[in-house]
Amino acid sequence: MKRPTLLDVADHAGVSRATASLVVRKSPLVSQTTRARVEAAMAELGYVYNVGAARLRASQSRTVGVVVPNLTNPFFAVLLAGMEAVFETERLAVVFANSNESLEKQTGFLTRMREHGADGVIVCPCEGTDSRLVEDAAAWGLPLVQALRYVPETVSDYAGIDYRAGMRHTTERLIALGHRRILFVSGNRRHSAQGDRLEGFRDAMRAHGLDAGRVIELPLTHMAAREAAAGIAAAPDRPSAVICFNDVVALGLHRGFFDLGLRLGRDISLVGFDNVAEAALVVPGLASVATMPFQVGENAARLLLRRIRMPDAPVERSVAATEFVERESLGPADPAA
Amino acid sequence: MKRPTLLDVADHAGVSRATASLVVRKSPLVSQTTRARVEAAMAELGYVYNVGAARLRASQSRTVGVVVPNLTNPFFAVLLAGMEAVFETERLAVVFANSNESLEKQTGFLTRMREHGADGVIVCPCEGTDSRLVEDAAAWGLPLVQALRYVPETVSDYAGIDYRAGMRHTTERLIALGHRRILFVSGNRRHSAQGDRLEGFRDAMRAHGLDAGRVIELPLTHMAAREAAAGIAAAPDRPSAVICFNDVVALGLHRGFFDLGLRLGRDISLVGFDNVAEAALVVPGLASVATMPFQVGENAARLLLRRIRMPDAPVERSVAATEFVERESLGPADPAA
DNA sequence: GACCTGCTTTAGATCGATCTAAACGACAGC
DNA sequence: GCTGTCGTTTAGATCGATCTAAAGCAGGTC
Repeated sequence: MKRPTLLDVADHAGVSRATASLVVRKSPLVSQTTRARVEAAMAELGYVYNVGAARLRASQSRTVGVVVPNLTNPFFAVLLAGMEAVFETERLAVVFANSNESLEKQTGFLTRMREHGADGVIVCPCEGTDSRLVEDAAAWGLPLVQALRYVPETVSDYAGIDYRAGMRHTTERLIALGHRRILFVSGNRRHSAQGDRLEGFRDAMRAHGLDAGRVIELPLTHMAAREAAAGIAAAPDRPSAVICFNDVVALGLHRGFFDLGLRLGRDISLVGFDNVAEAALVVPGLASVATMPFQVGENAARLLLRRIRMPDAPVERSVAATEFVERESLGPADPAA
Repeated sequence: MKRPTLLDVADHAGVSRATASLVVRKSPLVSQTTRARVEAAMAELGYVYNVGAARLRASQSRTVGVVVPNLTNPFFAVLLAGMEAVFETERLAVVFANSNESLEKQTGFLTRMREHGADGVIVCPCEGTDSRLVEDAAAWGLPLVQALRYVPETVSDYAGIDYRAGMRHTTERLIALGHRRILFVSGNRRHSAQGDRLEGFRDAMRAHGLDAGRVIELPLTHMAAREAAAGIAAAPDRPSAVICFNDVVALGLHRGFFDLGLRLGRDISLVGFDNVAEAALVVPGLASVATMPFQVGENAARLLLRRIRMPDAPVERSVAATEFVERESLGPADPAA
């Protein structure tokens, strides 16, 4: 009736509990013959390993935690899928939580992970996270990797995307196409992934002797962007090109500009960020900066595995490059304008 | 240095380990004064509850498992987010895995969940799952809820969507608009969410004395759908309306038909399923059947909580209704055709 | 035969909580 | 003073694994 334990298995195979334990852990210390006998007994009794008990004695739980700000955003979903793919091969359980950009939920999750004795955590820090995140984890001896975003002035492993360079190159490409009045439509959250994009944009503008560039902030929704299109188009000195924080905003503006009768790539150029699948489907196609969330997720997971195995290894940062995918929403600046 | 245990807390507060245990579990048995003393000691020592140890003795791990077929699909990501929102309020750890429609991964995950002593699992069964899924879980005493899809002829709690009625109503609406040659573009995976949609489509066609309806199957990607558009348009007896398995397919066809110069809603009508955000953004807007994955996720989570608390409660099925959102891609059939 | 070496196996303590059953103190009723 | 009851506290066993340190055993060396 009850679930068989290692002791039941040992009795059934005529060995001691310790030997049975060595078998489940695939230790090289046991002989082939006893190993076979124990394995047969396990199969016969339908033995199931008890991670909880093992974890209490040894200290490793075969569990890792992951916090992302918002799983509803497909970008984070794919990031998480990438992590899961790596952890799955190691047979680690992935405990996941959504912070919803709430610091309270984020810290709540971290204490829960401590209670569960997680072997390590990956955090995409929510807005407002301060350096205590990293300091506390260090004090607790909890391996921690930051993903996609980082808390300034913290020292921890990190897997992310080179947003700054990606944005700089893209802006430079627009400048090369003759654009001078360029608008950056940013999100309204403060975190490194936002700040870095903005810096990249400003880097490029300054490097070419242009003004620091115009910037507006919007909530990251289709609706907000769609409604903002009119304001952008009606500005006295209308930008000839618009670069967006991500494709959600860009697709919203795409539709907004269409509603106003503007021809993308001719009257105004539009560039998104992330290169979601829909960017290729809309008409005209949306130029966008491709980032590879699945790979970044894999990188983060690998960094965590490494940190768990070698707690004292030097800190590593894995920063993925972006690639600009040009489509019809991008065109040369009208020299007449 | 070491993490303090309940014994340390008890000593520090001058009570026994048992009393300290009662305090962490918020038992009403302890007096106000000792409770306060113990809580002070916990705060002072920085005590962290050890779920693993608790779980070994009592049998509840405060952990639940969730398997979905593909987290890369935003639909499942939102479903998962809905579940997480409910579990978070109960402070349960959510262990998650992607089956990638692989039965092997799915069963692998379930044994891992058993090893971890999960309190219960939610499964969106992958293609090819048979009734052993439910039978095994019952034999193991593992509470299980099926979500979004169900294995035929199994008896378990279930939270899903009324795909059949949704598809039937939508098809009937097309028929009411004068459409007779209606094509259903299905996915190429066999599971209840696919079969039910097909049945709903056929129900409506038969009920109106039309042929059983034409059906083609496609991989569920934008690309495959976009490429299939030409074949559909060139058919000798071209359909006047196309209903899609989901919006991924519908958006692919949307673009494919545009490329062919067809005017949606006039030359051919197109209807999607899921009502993703982009359906409202494309031009012309894509009519689509709205389903509410977040709520379905919440329902599934609540069913599991109920099952964990009352293992012998009668089986419950929670089936959410759909809502047809009409947009410009849908128009009346051309009487001339 | 005594001793060493290398391989394999094992008894018993241990991890940090919960559970059981009983003890304790205070107070009321007889 | 004895007994019963109620509310609170506790000692000790227990959950199912791993770890430590040592023992058993075969074969070879002196």
